[in-house]
Amino acid sequence: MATLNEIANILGISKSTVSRVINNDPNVKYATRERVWKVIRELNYKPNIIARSMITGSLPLVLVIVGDMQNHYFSKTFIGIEKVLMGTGYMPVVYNSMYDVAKEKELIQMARDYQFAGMIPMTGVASQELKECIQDVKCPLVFINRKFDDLEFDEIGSDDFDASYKATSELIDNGHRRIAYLSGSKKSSIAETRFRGFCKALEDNGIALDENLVFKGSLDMTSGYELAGKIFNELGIKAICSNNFLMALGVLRYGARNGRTVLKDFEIACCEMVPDLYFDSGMIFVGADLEAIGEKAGKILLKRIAGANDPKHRICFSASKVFNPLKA
Amino acid sequence: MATLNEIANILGISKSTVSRVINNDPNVKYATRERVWKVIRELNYKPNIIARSMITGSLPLVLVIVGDMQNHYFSKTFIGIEKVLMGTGYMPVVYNSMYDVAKEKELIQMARDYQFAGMIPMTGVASQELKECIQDVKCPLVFINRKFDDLEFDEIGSDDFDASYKATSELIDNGHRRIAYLSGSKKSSIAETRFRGFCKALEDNGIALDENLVFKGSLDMTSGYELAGKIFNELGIKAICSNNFLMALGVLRYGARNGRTVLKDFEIACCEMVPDLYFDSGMIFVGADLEAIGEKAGKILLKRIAGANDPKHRICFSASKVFNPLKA
DNA sequence: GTGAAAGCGCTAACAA
DNA sequence: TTGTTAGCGCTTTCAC
Repeated sequence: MATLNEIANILGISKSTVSRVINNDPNVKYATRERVWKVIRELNYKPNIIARSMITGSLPLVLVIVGDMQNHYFSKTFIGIEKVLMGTGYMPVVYNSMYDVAKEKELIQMARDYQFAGMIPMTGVASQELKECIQDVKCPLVFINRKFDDLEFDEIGSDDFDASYKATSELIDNGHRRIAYLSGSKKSSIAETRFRGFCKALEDNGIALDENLVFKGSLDMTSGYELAGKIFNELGIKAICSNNFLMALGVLRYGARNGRTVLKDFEIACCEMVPDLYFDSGMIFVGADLEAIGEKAGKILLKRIAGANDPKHRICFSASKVFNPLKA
Repeated sequence: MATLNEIANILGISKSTVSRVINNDPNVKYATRERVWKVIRELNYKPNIIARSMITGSLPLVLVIVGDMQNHYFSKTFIGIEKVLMGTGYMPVVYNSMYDVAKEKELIQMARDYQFAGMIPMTGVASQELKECIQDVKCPLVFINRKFDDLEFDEIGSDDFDASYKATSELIDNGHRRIAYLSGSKKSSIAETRFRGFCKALEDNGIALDENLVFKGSLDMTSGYELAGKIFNELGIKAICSNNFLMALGVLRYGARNGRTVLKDFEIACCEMVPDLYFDSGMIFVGADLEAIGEKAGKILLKRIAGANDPKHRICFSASKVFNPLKA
């Protein structure tokens, strides 16, 4: 591997000049620059990133912590981040925390030790705990879907109220007025917000909320599966709005295994984006453009790394994607 | 951030000694070592990874190229890799190539420029092309499911014959003798091998191969969906073995949307592992332990990084995981 | 068992 | 516009 020094020696100039050329310093005579680039190309010289990082004090790497890459929510968002970073010289480094708080903390420490240039945590760590553990991380941080009370960090998120409002509206549009709702825990602010969106959509369409049609699930597939049996068989309901994807999938599976045909015998809507594999599953879904969220986060991070010091952002993406199989 | 020098100065010793302690060099007096560790702990000193890398000539990072992290095949395997690397000081860096050959090549170049310690490509680049592009990569490489003619690299893969043989056997066990087969292109060696496993299972069970029940699909969901309609309606077949997951999913979806109940009206088997979300979908599936494959690849890579020079490995994992909902 | 010194490849003052 | 110089924080001979 050629080094700066070698290039300099070949040309009989100092390595500072070569360094300047590489870093696009305008204070180099055009002719010199040309000569330098020529040799650089000939030798296929590549700057040693490690040596450079030693001086700048950070590696051009960005840590992205996700819960689980198998979850499309994370993988989609990551694609947006990747897209923005690609070609800038910064490389995203993804990590699956598997929703393990201890591991997330460990990862953050690791990124600090490796002197990463920035971090985008989409972690499950509680805000307070997270704050403690990032206290001595000095690289820029952009959070995705993690809200802090104060605006100490850049935060990108999605509009949960909008999503459930739209999901419910689609069911109503399709002609339903008796709609069951599969909610999450009241403790989750996201679940809470989504439920409010559901209620508002009913209200705006002159439908009274029937408390008997609201079911508290545990967010997983099993929960959706079990509730579906109850809802279909005991109540004869034909439209369900689910707080999240996994419960909606449970409903779909119940149908598939019990002779209930989706779109014919029942309809199911979901208040978040679904994996690509489910675009044509018969499910109604609504959600923010995850890739766009990732791109936004990446862009803000890059600006911060470049030294931007403007007030922190708190950006909320509306549920711009709406898929209704009956309208498609 | 404390540095080696600071520690040395505090203790009135040379930084060489401190360095030795950190690197577990036995040639340091016990008492000295104790003193050094004490200060290190007190100051919460962490060696500067970048500075160290400058000397060793490589960053303790491992590039993992996957087609698409949304595909469980990759994400599962990655979890195995991650598990092995975690705690060794090496960090995996994942990249989605989105099956784009140009991007894969770019990534490999990038990893070289960043002086990664190792690489695990699970790429789609054709063997020959790949060889050209890794010619000046000098870090160790372990390939997953990519076979070269000669044994120039370590290769970890899975046993496709075994998988389709077992998948077919499960359908037969469940009482089926008329089984349709959804194959991939004859050009794919994987698809070819899987088809042979299917034939052998029939043969071993005294069932003659009916060429009319073999359908060439294009590996995607749409393909499975369309073929399912034909197979169910025109031929009255109740058992299908699919070369891969996506086509099997298409079959499942056809059933869900057309009033055909899986396990009751038909059965579908798939010759590879399915995402966790499909464990209880009613599908029979069979495949290698992807996490184990990842772990193996990680372990071999670590040995190579450590300097191991034994002959290259070519390891094939059998389809150890078999899930048959009727037996579960 | 320990220290002194050189140097990895680069950037960034400061001079010229 | 260019060169000189001094490091960045660490490892690694080679002495002692």
